Amino acid sequence: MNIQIRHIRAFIAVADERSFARAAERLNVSQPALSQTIIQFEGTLGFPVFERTTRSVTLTQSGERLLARARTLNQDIDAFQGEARALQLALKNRLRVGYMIGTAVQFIPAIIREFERIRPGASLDLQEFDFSDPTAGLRDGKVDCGIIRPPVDLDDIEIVAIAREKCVVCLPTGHRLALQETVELDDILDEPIVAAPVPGVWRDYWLANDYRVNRPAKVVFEAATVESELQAVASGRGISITADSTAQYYARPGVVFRQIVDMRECVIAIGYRGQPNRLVADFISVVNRVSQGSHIQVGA
Amino acid sequence: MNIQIRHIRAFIAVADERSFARAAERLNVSQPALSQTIIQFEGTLGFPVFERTTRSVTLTQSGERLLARARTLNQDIDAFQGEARALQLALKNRLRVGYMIGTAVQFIPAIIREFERIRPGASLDLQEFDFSDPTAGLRDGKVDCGIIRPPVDLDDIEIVAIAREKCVVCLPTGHRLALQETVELDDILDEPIVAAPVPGVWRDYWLANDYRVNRPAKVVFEAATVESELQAVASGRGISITADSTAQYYARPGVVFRQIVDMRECVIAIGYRGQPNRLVADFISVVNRVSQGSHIQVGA
DNA sequence: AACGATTAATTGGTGTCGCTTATGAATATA
DNA sequence: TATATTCATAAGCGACACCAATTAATCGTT
Repeated sequence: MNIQIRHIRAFIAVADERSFARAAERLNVSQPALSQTIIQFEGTLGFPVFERTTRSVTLTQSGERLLARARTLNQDIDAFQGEARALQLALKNRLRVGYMIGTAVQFIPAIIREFERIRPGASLDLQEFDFSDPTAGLRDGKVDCGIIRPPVDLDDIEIVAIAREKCVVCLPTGHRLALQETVELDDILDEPIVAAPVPGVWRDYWLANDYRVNRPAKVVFEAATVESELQAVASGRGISITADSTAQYYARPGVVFRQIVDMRECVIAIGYRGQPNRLVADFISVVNRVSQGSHIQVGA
Repeated sequence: MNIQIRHIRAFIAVADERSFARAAERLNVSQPALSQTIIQFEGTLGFPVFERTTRSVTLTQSGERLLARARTLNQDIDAFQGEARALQLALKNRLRVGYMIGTAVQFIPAIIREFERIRPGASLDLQEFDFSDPTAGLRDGKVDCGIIRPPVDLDDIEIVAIAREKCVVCLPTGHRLALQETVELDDILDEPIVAAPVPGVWRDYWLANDYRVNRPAKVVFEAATVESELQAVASGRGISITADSTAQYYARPGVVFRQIVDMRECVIAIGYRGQPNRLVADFISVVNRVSQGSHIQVGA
C-alpha cells in the first residue's frame, strides 16, 4: 500500500481542522471514509500521526514533523495542477493551421493580421505542408484546420471553399507550347508530366486524370515541393499542372506558365474535422472575409 | 479522475526511458498497465504529454513543460517518504518508559547509564506518572514499559518483578506511634489515612485493605503526588502507607516513617504489553542487572 | 446520576479501478 | 516477404475507496 495524494490532502485537512468530521466535509467525503484514509495513511507510515479521543484530535510529534513536508508537497501538487490547467488553456486557445505549400499565399499575411485582431488572446500556429501530404496535416491530426486544394483522400472532414482560381501549365522556357498565350488540355495530355509523390485523388487531380481517356499520364518525376517541381520542369523532364497563384508567387527563370483554358477552376478551401470549435469557426470567417469572392485571374 | 502519485512516477519514467516497455519494467508493472496509466494521466490533464508511434516516444511541448514540475514534485514525494522512514526508524529505536513517582528512584540513574551503554543508538524516554495512573502509562499505551508497583488493574500486561522492599507507615512527627521504632498493622488500621485519587486494586493495596476485617479504611484525603501526600500527613490529617525507598528519598521535616513489620513486602516490577520487542527485552535485562537481588532495608 | 449531544471507529455492501495475460496493429529490419 | 519490436486494446479479476447505518466513548447539562 503506497502513499497517495489523497492521503496527503486528508492529513493536512485533519491537521488544519483538528476534526475528522469537519475535514471530511472540507474534502467532500464522508467521515468514515476519511477515518479509513487516515488509518491507512498511518498504516503505510508505520506510526500514528494523530492522537484522537472522541473529543479531540491532536498531532503526534511525528505527525508534526511530517506535516511540514506534507505542506510543501501539497504546494507542489497545486503548482503542478496549476501548470497543467494553464497549458490546457493555452492549447485550447491555440489554433494550428496547416496550409499546402503555394496555397493561399496571397491571403496569409492578411489572415494572420485579421485573426490576431479578432482573437488577441489566441495564438496561431501556421505550418506548411508539401505535396507528400495534400491534407496539410489534417490526415494525422497535426492541425485543427488546413488550407488545402480539394479533392483529398479524407471522408471525415468538412470542407469550406474560400476561393477559386484558374489552372495553369508550367512549361520549360523554349517549349513549343510556350509560344502560345494559352493552352488547351488536348495540347498537354500526352506530355511527360511531374506528379506528387504519394498516390491518391489529389495527385490524380493535378495529373488531370479526369480529362484523360486512353491517354494515361506519363509521370517522369515525382516532386514533393514546388522548388523540385519547377526544377524538374526547367530541366526539361516534363511539364506540370498547377494553380495560377503558384504561377505568380513562384515565377522564375527557366519556366513559364500558361493558362489551361478548358480545365475547370481549382478550389482553395479550409478543411477541419468534426464540429468546428470557436477558434476554427472564427478562423473560417476571417479567411472568408479576407478572400471575399476572390477569383484570381492569370496575371500579366 | 484525479492526478495521483503513480501518474507522476509513470510520467517521469516514460519520459526518462523514452519507451513504455522499459519504463514499465522500471516501475515493476506490465506495459499495458503503464499505457493505461499514461492515457488516464493525459485524460486528466486534457492534453497529451507524449507523441508515440510504434517506434518512438517523444514528449510533446506541453509534456516538456510539465516534466519540470513533475520532477520537483517527485523530489518532494521522495523527501516526504524519506522523512517518514526516518521517523519510523526513530520511533522504533525509542523506548518510552514510565515510572511511578517514587518507584525505583534509587536505580534510575544507573539504569539510564547502563541502557545507553548497551544500546547507544536508542533513545530512552523516561516519563514520570503520579498516583492517578498506577500503571505508569501502560493503561493508555503512553509507554512501552512501566516501572510499577503491582497490583494494577490491567490483565493484559506481563509483569516482571525486579525488587522487593518493606512497607512503611508515614506519620506526622509527634504522632503517638512515632515513638515506636516499628509498628504493626493492628496499630494503624483504624487511623485516618491518605489514599490515591483513583479507585482500584492499587489504591486498595496501599490502603492495606487485604488486612482489614470489619475495619474499613477511613480515607480523609486523596493525594496524586508524594508531595501532597506528605503534606497531608504532616498537617495531621492522617497517616499513609508507602514503600521504604520513598521514605528514604522523600524524607522531610514534619513526617517520620516507621516500618510495618507484619505487612508483606511490596514489589517493584516492570510491566509491558504483549511480546517484548528487542528494546524492551534489553531494558528488562538492564534493570535486572542493576537491581540484582535488591532487597531494601529500612534505613537508619 | 442520567440523559442528550458530539465525535471517531466499525460494519456491511457496492461500484470503480488498477493490474495481469492475451491479442491486435503498426512499423522498422533482415 | 517474414520477423521482431513496440504501443494499444480487450477481458477478467481482485482490491479498495466510498457511503449509509450503527456503535462506542466522552462531555456537558439538567
